[in-house]
Amino acid sequence: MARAKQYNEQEVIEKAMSLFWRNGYESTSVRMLEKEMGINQFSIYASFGSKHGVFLESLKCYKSKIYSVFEKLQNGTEGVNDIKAFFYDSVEMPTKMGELDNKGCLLTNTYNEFANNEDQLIQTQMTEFMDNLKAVFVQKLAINSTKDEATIAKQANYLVLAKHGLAAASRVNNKQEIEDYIELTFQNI
Amino acid sequence: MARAKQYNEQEVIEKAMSLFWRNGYESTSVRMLEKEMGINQFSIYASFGSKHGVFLESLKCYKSKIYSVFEKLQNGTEGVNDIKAFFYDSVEMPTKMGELDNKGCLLTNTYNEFANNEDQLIQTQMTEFMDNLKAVFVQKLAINSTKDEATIAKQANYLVLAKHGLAAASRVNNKQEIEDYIELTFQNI
DNA sequence: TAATAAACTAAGCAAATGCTTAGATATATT
DNA sequence: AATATATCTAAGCATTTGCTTAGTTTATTA
Repeated sequence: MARAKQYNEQEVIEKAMSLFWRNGYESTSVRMLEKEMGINQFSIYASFGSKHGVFLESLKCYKSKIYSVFEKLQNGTEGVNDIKAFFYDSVEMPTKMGELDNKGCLLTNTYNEFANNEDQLIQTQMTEFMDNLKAVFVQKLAINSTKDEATIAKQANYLVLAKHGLAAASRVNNKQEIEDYIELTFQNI
Repeated sequence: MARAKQYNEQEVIEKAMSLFWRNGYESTSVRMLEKEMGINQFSIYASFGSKHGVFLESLKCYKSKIYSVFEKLQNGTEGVNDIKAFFYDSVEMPTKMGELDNKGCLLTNTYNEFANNEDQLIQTQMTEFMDNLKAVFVQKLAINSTKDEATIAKQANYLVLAKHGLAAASRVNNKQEIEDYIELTFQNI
């Protein structure tokens, strides 16, 4: 056989993810990826095919990183309180992941950056993610309540948008504003 | 003297604004601006100095377009209900302005696109806008209530983030989801 | 130890970016 | 009508973009 790769694909993708999270897709150049991932362009293209390919793997990587937060949400037994905890967990994710310079949620940032884009792969991933979230919210809202279906649907819509807005706002707002927001969001649910 | 300009600066800036609103700052190239504004690059640079200059003028133009909505908010006498109406007005702005392909708010989009950017001019404009909004909300919340200052501050924080989130979400969500969101947002006030 | 084949380096490609400039065109004054 | 001067056209600039490729290095197998 021949020479072995001198880098670990999982490791370099984590670095790429961090960079995409900081800058978004378009503002991250392949030259920047080279430096951050610590490997040559040749290796990037050999392993991931294209910049787009690196991004897709970065999204996968991000999803796996935040999986524990979703698991906690799904396994919770406290209904609405699980959702509220999920909101707090989401805001604290970057810090807990050691991504101190990063804010917001990579998926939501991507959703916004690609909002007017016809990239089908990204669009599908994002819509799936949102629909999935709404389904979990519906399920949680149904747990400890006598609410009718219509009310639950409305509240789930509300919470998905609130979560989306929170992720957007958490990039620019301070802790107090964020906390006020979450607390009032759940006041009447 | 000499030859007169064959275009009206206000008119071409409106076209630029529409394009920036559709695509954001970075994704809009000077070549695209040429086509949309209907004038040559030379004229663009002669009138506005740089792409950045065109953008700044576009933001000004946008602000003047939405001025009436703010005026209505400020002149209202219904307190919280004025804010709620303002939320609905904001979402309907693109349609009412004839910008059928545009969604969200150009200012909020810009705020998000430049969130990690060190562009001081843009940053200042955006922070000013947000602070201003919060001040108006505080004033409206104080009108017909016995709430203490702390509660009003919390609610104003909540509403500013909610407005920010709404602008972000309105780019991707449907009318029903938006309406549910606004209605439930104000149940918490 | 020599052949093989994958991984590497680094230079280079075309296209797109923001911006400039040389020269042609048109118009208000003399 | 002639001159002056601002506006316009269109070609071109350096830089950056995503991606490729020719040629070198390195490790594994025979």
